[in-house]
Amino acid sequence: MPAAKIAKKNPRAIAEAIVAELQDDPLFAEVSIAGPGFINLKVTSQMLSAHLIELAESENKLVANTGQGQMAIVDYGGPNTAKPMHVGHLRASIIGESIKRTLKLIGYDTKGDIHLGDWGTHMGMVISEFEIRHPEWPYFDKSKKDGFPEEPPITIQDLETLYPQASQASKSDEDRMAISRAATAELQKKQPGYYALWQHCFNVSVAAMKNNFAALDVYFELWLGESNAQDYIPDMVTRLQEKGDAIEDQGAIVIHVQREDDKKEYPPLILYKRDGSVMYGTTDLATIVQRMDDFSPAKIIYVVDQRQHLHFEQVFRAARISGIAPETTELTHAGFGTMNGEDGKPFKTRAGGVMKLEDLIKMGIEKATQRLDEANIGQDYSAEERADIAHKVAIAAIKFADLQNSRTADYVFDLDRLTSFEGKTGPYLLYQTVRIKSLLKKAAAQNVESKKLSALHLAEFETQLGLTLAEFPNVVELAAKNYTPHVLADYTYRVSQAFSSFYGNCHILNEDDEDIKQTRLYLCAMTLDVLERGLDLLGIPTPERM
RNA sequence: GCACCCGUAGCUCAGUGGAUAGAGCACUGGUUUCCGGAGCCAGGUGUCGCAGGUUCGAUUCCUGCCGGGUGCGCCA
Repeated sequence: MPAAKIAKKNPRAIAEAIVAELQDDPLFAEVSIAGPGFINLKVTSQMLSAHLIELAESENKLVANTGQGQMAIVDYGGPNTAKPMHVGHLRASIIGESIKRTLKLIGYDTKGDIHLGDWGTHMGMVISEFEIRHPEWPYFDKSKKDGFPEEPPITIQDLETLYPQASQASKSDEDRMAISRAATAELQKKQPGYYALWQHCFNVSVAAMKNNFAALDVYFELWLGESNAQDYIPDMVTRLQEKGDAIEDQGAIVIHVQREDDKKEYPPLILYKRDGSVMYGTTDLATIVQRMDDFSPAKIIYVVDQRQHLHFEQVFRAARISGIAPETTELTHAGFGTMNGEDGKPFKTRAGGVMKLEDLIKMGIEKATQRLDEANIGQDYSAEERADIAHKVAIAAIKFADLQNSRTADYVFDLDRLTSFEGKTGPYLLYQTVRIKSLLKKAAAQNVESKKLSALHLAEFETQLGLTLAEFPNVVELAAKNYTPHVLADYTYRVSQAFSSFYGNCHILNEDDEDIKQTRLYLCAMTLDVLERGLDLLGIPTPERM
């Protein structure tokens, strides 16, 4: 049809010419024209059979190596130290994790960087709050330069209750805010006592985060943050000023990023505020300097809330203008939509607060445990295995419910949906993998191991399943190109459905015809492989049984 | 005011110029002496926000309008 447009010919005529060309191609069992010029191709079962065997035996599942070992940095997660992780961190973590895993499969050397918010005003609020409450602590003795206690004076629970109070106090009282700002400035100068206390807050927060992320099966190669980029700032700004890219404007040092042909207004990126302190744009730009120095990445992907899009455009423009990031390094803000409540506003609990990520996971686990009990499953399993299953089911439910939404759109937080186990859900996908594992174990017990085959016997349901399995590399490439995990989520569901349909209609172990039986076993093993790989790209681990 | 995102079935969402616009939930019926019923099969639902335009063809691209959300120099 598009060819007709280019050639300015009747699409039907072009279709006929193409069909004539393909008619005798041995790949196709049937070539026909439909409607205004659609060409329907039906591959032969020999061709499909050969292709499926190739796919099954391919180590990389026929996914093209587009990355060629180049470095891709995925910046995601981005929690702040001293603040509890809430459900809002869910998307940033799991979308980023999936994008990173997908880029790895297409051949990139990937590094996930958590990019902690550990150097901002919120840390000044917390530290000054401690000083107000515990002025006797050694950290607040301005004459003391070293020898601070090694044991943290605080726990994560202390931080979680203290931060909201410190924040509230600062926001509602100008004088209190001035104290927070002053503490922030002192901290950023690495005043010894403050810095030692900051280090404790950092360590305690990071330990708690690691638990949260491990529960979600999210892992970072780099635990860097704003504080790590600070050392790059002074030289960077000096260089930019010498080059004339950064100039003084209204008392601040800024980079203008507006272009002649822009339709809208782009505010300049502020490097130093009037009072001489830095902003997060400064840190983000310095972080690019650091990343270029350390890794010369081909891509830096930021998985951050869509609302920060303008900010990233400013940073990216500044990075190009200054030459900090060469044109060969792709800078992309893969933004995601906000999690809204039923009222269309950013999600809040009924009490008006935020729901902690831990609590959401706990609810999912409770529901999964209850399900195990009700269905009389796993009475004979060990307590450890039951706990592991409940955890995996809960994580699958939560992550899949989120990841199946397209990245950019806002979506409605629905607790029932996030902890639902039926229909288009994570647990449904796990269930399919578990059924296959169980079946393959039975086959092994009956000494009917599936073998390497040279040809498959493909009837209706086998073909349907096989065609779906064959889509794997295309789906991976699409998800990688657009940074859209939801196409993978949708695909794993379609594979599961195709398998379930096949399974419901075809007997396997008690099939008499040996060729058919072997083909079906082969497809089962292949489905399991494709499903588990797809789920792995989504960051969803599967249990052995459930 | 300007810019960006969104508007698709009762609800939650897919749908990157193609055929009769699809899933899940909810609702109804069927399905288990047989490999795991968290399953399978069947049933029907649409002014694709509205109005124009481009195109052989528009849910998709363009323009305008309506409705919702978000962002817009010294917070992150």
